[in-house]
Amino acid sequence: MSAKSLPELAAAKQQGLYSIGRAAEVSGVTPKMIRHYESHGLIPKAARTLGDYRVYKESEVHALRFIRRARGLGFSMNEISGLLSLWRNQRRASAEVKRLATRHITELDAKIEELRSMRAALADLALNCHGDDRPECPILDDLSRLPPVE
Amino acid sequence: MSAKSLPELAAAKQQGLYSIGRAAEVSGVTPKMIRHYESHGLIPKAARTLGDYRVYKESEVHALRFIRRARGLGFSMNEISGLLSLWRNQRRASAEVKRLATRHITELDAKIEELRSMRAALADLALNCHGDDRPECPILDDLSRLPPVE
DNA sequence: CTTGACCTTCCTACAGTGGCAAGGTTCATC
DNA sequence: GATGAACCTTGCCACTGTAGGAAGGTCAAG
Repeated sequence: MSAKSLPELAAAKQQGLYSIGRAAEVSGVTPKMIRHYESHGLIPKAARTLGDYRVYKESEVHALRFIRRARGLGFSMNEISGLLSLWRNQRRASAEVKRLATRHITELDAKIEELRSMRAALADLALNCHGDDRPECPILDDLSRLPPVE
Repeated sequence: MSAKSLPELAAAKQQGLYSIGRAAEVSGVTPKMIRHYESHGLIPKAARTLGDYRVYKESEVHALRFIRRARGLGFSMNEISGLLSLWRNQRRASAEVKRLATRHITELDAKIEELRSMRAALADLALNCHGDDRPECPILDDLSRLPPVE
């Protein structure tokens, strides 16, 4: 739209506000992902300068850090939505948070188990594979075997 | 295109050929995924009837089963591409197969470790959460904590 | 006023899987 | 030979999460 040449961001900086780049730096969430989270409603739409640049308050940067940490624990964006609203709700019951966390732990356990059984099956096959220049290979044999009669 | 009313699929069936639906049934790969794999070059383009229906030979169904089993072991489409060409190559060296498998095992181990450390961190937090109707919650406290000085 | 860093939006891609829609084909049955 | 059910076709959208690039606008400083 219409351009504007006021030193807005500089002024913003004076007031403790962040551009998307600086918010990214201090939160550890890339500008790319910040926009992504915004477009998916995980965080509210950021305020804009007249030049249409996003500006963030300290509290919003704080939320970004929260998201980053939650992602580090493997929470999905949906789960993080829930965590964020509990976080912002001073009247939450910690039981709700715990329920979300416990459910996530169960999911993690399921994934771990799945990967472990894959790993075990494959390690077993690899163990029996000569791994030389001959073509015979129990790994390929297994992959091409007919599934057991179910 | 131009229509055709010959009982082609019926004739094909007599010859041991499969429509995509029947190939899906016996291979355990959905029609959707069969088309997906074809469009991504994992399997060659299927032959077509005059009515433009895909037809599969027994050997192609066999390859689909191979893919399904490989996916069950967590191989990516790319890795499966490699496995398939080794499978089809009678002069392969089993060492190559083993290398692919070993690399995949390493990847699985890394993922398992990642999930396990998430799980451990979260379980720890959950342990200290009262899980009652009060708002205090060490889980949220941890998520909103500033990262340790790096 | 120019320059370079930074910002904007929009599109692409990856890996997989699933769903729906609008339309064509096959084939058995009236 | 028309009808209808079952199946097929392509194409687009959704989900989850991350990343890259292009084309262009903005800002601050020299």
